[in-house]
Amino acid sequence: MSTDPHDVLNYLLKHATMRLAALTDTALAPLGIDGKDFGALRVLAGGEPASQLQVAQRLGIDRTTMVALLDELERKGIVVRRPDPEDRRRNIVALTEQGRRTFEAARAAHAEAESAFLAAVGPGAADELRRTLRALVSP
Amino acid sequence: MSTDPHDVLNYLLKHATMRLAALTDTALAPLGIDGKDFGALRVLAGGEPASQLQVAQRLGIDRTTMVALLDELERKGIVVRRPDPEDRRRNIVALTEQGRRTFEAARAAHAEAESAFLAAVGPGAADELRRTLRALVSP
DNA sequence: TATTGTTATACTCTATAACTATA
DNA sequence: TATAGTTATAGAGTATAACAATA
Repeated sequence: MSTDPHDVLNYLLKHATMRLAALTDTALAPLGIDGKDFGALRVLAGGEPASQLQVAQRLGIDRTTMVALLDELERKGIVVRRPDPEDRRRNIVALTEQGRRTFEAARAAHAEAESAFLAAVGPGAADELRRTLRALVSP
Repeated sequence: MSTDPHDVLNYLLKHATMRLAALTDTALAPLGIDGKDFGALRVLAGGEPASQLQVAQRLGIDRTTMVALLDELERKGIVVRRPDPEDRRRNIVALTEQGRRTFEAARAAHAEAESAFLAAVGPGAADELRRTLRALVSP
């Protein structure tokens, strides 16, 4: 019977998470953002203009957590909040021009960090990993 | 370009971790322990008698974190600390008889929780997942 | 002097509750 | 009444610093 913590799936998942987070945070740090910020930027760069709440829900975080995250990004000039004219309770959040440039640089840095993390396994295993995790997480 | 957070590997790993942790914690709760406790019990059940520091190092946690964890397990009658006769700075930590029974029950409950978590993918994908994560974590 | 266990403390992350303004 | 954003607060989790006992 094994007693090695490394055989416990939860241990492996947790430490893989921590290691990748450290790599991406390090890669993004020169841009003034971290992995969590990058997640928000991805949402903002992609779709329709979104309110704070909508972005928070896409990211799976609480709306109160979103506030501090946006405070920082706004202070850095990466995003702006503007009241939604059609519902003045809402803030529309948008990338600034500087925010777009930051995001483009962040995409490259992030992709590189993920690749470095996955270098220990082949490209096939990396794809399979992503597919398997999607199946385990999505339901 | 995708803007779905679910495409970010870090997001997938983190949420897989959280989901599995919730499942195992729920499965172990009737035994009065959680997944973190189970990790310690595995180490104690397996090898040579170990000091608090040695167990903590196996688990990758700080020795100060170990104290509270063992306080709880000792309070529940699952482990005992006894001073090491050969180095009285050390506490040898051992499972009690009740602790052994708890551990055996926990092993079954834990295995079942992992299986339930992995049910969404085939056994082949589950093995491959474990192998890939080991390769990504071990270095 | 260095190490083990302990305690006190601080820090990070995140959520809940309560408030304001809008709807 | 209900919702979006905000603020204050609290809780979990974990680490760092300092201390006592022992080596």
